[in-house]
Amino acid sequence: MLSKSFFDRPAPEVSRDLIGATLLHEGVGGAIVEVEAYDEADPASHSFAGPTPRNRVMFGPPGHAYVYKIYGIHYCLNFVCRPGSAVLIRALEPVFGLETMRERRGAMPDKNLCSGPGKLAQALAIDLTQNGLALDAPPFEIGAAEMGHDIATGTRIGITKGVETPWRFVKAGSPFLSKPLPKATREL
DNA sequence: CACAAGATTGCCT
DNA sequence: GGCAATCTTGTGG
Repeated sequence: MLSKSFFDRPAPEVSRDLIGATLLHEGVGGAIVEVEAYDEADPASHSFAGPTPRNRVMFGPPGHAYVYKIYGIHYCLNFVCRPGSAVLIRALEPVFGLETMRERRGAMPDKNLCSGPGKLAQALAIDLTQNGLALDAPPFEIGAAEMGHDIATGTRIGITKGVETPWRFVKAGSPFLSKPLPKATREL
C-alpha cells in the first residue's frame, strides 16, 4: 500500500515508480502500464496558470486524486504529487474485476478495456465523485510495483504545448498501452 | 490500416 | 467564443 509520502516527490520520479504498481477502485483495476507527469512549470499542465476551481486539488497535499472532465464527455484520473504537480494515469493492464470492466466498457478486446485515460476511468467507474479523495484509503487501493520490468519514456500525448518534454512513462512492450511508444528515448 | 469528424461541458480570453 | 491531458464510429485504401 503506497503512503502519502510516496507522492511527496517530483512528478516524473513518482511516475517512474508507478509503472507496475497496482491500482484498484472498489476492487476493480490492475497494473499501471502508462502514465504522464505534469508540473507547475510545464505549459501543458492544468496547474501552469495557477489555481482555478477545476484544478484546485492539484495545489493541495500530495497523495490525493485529481479528477477532471475532458472534452465534455470523458474523465481523467491523476495522482497529486507536490503542490502543482500530478501524474495522469493513462493505461492499465486489467486484472481484477474483469467482468465488471467488460460490462462498463461494452464489447471489445480485453486489451482495450483500460488503454487510455478516458477508457480507464470508465472501466473503474471514476468520475468527479472521486475528485480530492485520499489515495491511501478506500475506495482506492494502490500497491507498490514489483521491481524488474523495463520502463521506457517518450513525449506526451494529446497536448499542444510542452510537446518535447519526455514525461510519458510506459512499461516497455506492454500490449495494454494507449498507443505504442514511437521510439524509446531512454530505458531505465 | 490510416485518417477525419462529432460528441458535449467547463473554463479561460 | 474557442479550445481541451479523448473515444468512437465511419470512410477510404
